[in-house]
Amino acid sequence: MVSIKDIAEISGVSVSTVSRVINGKDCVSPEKRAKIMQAVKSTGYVPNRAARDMVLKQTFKVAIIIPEGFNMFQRQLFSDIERHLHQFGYRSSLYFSAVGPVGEADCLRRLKGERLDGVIFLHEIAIPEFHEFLDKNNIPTVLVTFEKEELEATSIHISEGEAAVAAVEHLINLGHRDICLIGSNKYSFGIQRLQGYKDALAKAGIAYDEARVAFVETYGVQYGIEGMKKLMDRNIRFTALFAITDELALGAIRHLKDRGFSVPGDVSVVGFDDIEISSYTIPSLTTIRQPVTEMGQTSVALLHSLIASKNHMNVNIALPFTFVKRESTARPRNT
Amino acid sequence: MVSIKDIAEISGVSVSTVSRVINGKDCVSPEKRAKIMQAVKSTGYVPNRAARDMVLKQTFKVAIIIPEGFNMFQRQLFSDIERHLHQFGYRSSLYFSAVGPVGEADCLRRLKGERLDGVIFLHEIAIPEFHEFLDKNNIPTVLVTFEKEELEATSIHISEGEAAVAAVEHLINLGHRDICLIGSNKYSFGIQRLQGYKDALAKAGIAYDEARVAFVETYGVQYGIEGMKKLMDRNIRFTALFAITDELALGAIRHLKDRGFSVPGDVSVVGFDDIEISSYTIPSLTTIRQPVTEMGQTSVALLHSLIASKNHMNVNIALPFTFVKRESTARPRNT
DNA sequence: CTGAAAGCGCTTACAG
DNA sequence: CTGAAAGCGCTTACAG
Repeated sequence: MVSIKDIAEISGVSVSTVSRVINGKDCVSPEKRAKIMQAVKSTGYVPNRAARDMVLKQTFKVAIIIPEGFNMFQRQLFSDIERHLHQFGYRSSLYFSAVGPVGEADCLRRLKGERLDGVIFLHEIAIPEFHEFLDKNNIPTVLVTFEKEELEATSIHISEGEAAVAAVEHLINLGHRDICLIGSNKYSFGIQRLQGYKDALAKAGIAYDEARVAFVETYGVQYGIEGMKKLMDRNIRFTALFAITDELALGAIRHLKDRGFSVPGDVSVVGFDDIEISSYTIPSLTTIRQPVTEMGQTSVALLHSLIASKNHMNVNIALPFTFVKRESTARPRNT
Repeated sequence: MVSIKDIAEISGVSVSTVSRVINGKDCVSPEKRAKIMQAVKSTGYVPNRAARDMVLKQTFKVAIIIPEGFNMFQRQLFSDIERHLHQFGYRSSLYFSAVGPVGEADCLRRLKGERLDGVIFLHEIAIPEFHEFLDKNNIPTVLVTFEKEELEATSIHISEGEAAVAAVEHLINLGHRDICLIGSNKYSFGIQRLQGYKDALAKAGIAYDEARVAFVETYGVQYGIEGMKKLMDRNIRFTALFAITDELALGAIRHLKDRGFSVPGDVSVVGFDDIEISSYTIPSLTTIRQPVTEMGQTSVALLHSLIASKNHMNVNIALPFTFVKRESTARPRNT
């Protein structure tokens, strides 16, 4: 690999001078500058980032924390964040975290080895050491898709509870009373969406019934099938379902179909997230749209300003969500 | 950030000694070792990778080259590769490349700044400088999901052509004669799948008809809709479709439905890739399964061995694909 | 077993 | 305008 020394030698100047022209510094004589540019071009030299990072304060590198089995929504969000990070001149480092304290600790350990300008969480980390470390080292942080009140970190998300209420009220307004839920009580968004479901029912005077709620381990399509199986096995009657994730909804719809039920004919289904595929499935999915693009953009802009201005003013932004009516919901049959 | 110097100071030894115990080197007295371990623990010290990489030969970092709008199949593949890279102790650096020479050149420029142990391509790069650079600097390379004969690089993929033949023959065997294609002639896989389509038709004595082929810009669901629109606008009759990508197939099915046609009732559709969602859609998708997991695993294993053994013996591996029959294909109506 | 020293590739005061 | 020197955080012969 050609280094700054090589360039200096070739163009007959000192490395200091080379460094100056590489970094677009002012005062270098036109002749030397030309010679150096020449040498750079002919050798294809590009400065070694690692070496530079070591001496500079900034590394222009930000870590993105992602759950190991990241779902479709997170993948879209991740792509967006990536792109915006680029535009701001940052590079990104992916950190996958397995669930549980061991996985998280391991993730932290790996992360500690790198000098980071900032970190973006797409995933809630439970162990306190993680944020303590970031805090102690004054590394700006932004949480995307959730908030963590005890942390006073910058976060950007939607009002999960409100959105869930909107989803369930849509079903209620259509005339549904027997509304099931497939979800979980892990992570704040799971808990908040569940809470929204309860709130909407309460507001409509419908009793909350545990039998109508199926908890699943995680949020993939496969678990939508699991959840629906559980519900069916309980032999209860229901005409509607709120799945706290589009993927869960898609799985549930598939299982309904396999058991001979139609959506929305027999059961109305509303999801949450509005992942790309949801507008193309048959039936297309009624759901809550999270503003992915804006979330990606805003989180990067926010992180950037945290990095730029040394005073870390944390903000907590709730972006608006949108309820999207599509084909998977309708009035119940006998209304 | 606490550095090796701090640890040396705290434990009253030289940095050399600290370095030795950090790296599990042999000969250090038990007492000093204990003291150092102690200091490391209490300070939470973790060595700075950048500094270490600079002096060592290996960086344990591998670049993954990804197209800017990476599709669902590539996302799955990427996740798998990521995970396996981890297991082998590598870290990864993502490099998104925009299409076209400018985007590729920019990608190369960014890549040059980092010292890499290897690079994995999930995406074909056209500009010759890219591979020339890698070659000149002796950086091991593996191509995943395609091959590039002029390059004699290690590659791992399926027999695209054969697989396409299998897909189309399935339709032919069901009794279809009027078979359309939605695809493209960009990238080798596009070209090869198109070729497979032609070959299968030829073998069955069906004339190739340009009017039955719709080329689209890229491979997302949206373009499946575009493609189907084009086909419908041509006012031709057809009973089957081969979409060279599952996403394309899903879009096409959706558009068919919007125009009042049913799948597989009116039109049979076969896709390609077997992305996760394809087994859950309604109808579920008949398709060609690429062995994603094996591809991810093998590509990492291969890259690792290229890195480990300095002699770069390139291999070109074609993994077996699987034809998966699901709900989206059936006999044509009047047979 | 252990420390001083050189070096990896860069940048940036500090003198000219 | 420009170069010699120190330093970023590490590792690894080289002497003891």
